[in-house]
Amino acid sequence: MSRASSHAYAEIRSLILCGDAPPGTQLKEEQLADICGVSRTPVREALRRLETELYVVRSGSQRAFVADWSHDDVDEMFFLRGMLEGHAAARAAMRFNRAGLDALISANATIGAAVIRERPDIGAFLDGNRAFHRIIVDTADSPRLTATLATLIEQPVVRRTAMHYDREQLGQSVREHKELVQAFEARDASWARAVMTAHIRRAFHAFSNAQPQGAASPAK
Amino acid sequence: MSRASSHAYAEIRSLILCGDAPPGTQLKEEQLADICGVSRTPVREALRRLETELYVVRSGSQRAFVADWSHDDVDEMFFLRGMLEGHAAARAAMRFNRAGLDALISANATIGAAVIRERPDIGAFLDGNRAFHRIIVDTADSPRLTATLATLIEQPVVRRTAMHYDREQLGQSVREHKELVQAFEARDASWARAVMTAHIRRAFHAFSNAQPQGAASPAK
DNA sequence: GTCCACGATATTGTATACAAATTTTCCGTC
DNA sequence: GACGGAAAATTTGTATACAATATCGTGGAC
Repeated sequence: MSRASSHAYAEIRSLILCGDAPPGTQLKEEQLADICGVSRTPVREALRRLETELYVVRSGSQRAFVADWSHDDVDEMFFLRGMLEGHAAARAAMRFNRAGLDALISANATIGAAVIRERPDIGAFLDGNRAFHRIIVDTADSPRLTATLATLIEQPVVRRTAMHYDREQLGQSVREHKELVQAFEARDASWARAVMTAHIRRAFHAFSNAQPQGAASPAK
Repeated sequence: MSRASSHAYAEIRSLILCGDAPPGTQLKEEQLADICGVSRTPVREALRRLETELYVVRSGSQRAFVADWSHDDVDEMFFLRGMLEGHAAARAAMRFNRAGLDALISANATIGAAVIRERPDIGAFLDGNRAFHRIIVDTADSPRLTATLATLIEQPVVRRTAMHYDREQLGQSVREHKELVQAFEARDASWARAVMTAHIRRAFHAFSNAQPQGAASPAK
């Protein structure tokens, strides 16, 4: 994506992620153009993309709003992600080479370092986690799967989930990643699938427990 | 989507589907604008949408080309569709009411009528089939699932698959649909999932057998 | 003859002006 | 005061002009 367009995308996405634009907020093209310092054209492209990624929903008359997520929506999203990423893990298990496995181990080491600190570095955890999962999906070597998962991962909700992780849950993530690596090294597709599915499902319940009610959103 | 924009979308998609723009063809914005009788702006929106739906791929320098599908790509696409639509069937089984079931039965009757004729009406078969599957996905009542499946179904390949169906395979589709209805009436989620998965997998092999080699595309 | 550099051409990206549509406001009627 | 409807304001849709970038072709140096 080109400069102005991707900048607008990042800017608007950040507005949604950090809660400056809570669910239900109307996103007006001109106003966003002002904020991003670009014209409406790239803003429109960014909104379309955010729409396919379900950050943004449209009214009947094509007005854009920050999407809201019910608890059931989040449940379903995690379920789909578990199913698809489980499948990615199964495919990857049959395709990993040593270099890929080492990259995986290294990414998990980074995550471990971010987690072990007195005050865990959530940002670093998220970056490392994203890298770890990305290696697996790339290794699965299926463009359709990659494209499909791209619309599910890195949602606002995913990000917020990690915010609610306590030290124990962060450590559990690292341990599950280690088991995934074991499954890959054993080239055991069904083991890899099961661990990955459980890994993502656990993340859902971590989110679910931290979030008191049907309030999946960062509304305030 | 607005008038010019959706018209451009339909027009370009049709170029790809009917084979006028075979895989690998470069899609130039201005040229498409001429063909569609609109300006480049709505053409650009249409291209972005076709890109997320994998009809179109982009080069490193953002030039747009008609996507090519290897046999493995098609396999993977059918697999994902089977997994997701199987899940949709399982959810739908727990949610169907009498009206929905009747709509399903009626849609399948339409398909049956299109198939039983001396010269089967493939267009009517496709329309009825789309309606049938749509009812199920809608009944599953999961916006994420609907959005995800939307990028997989109704691909060029899906359409071409039906062209290769012989009378026996068309009849088999109708019978499988009937079994699906039975599973729904029994509210048996796992039965519904299994039948749906098999139904879509069989479609893949029908395509696979008809298409001699790795030539998944309508290239000429 | 091959390679590189440079200019010409083609293509995409962005800004802006205006058109179309929707929402809001305000006023008159009942 | 409630309702309907028309004018005003807001917002999105489209066309067009121009800018930025990539591709292609040509010519010169070696």
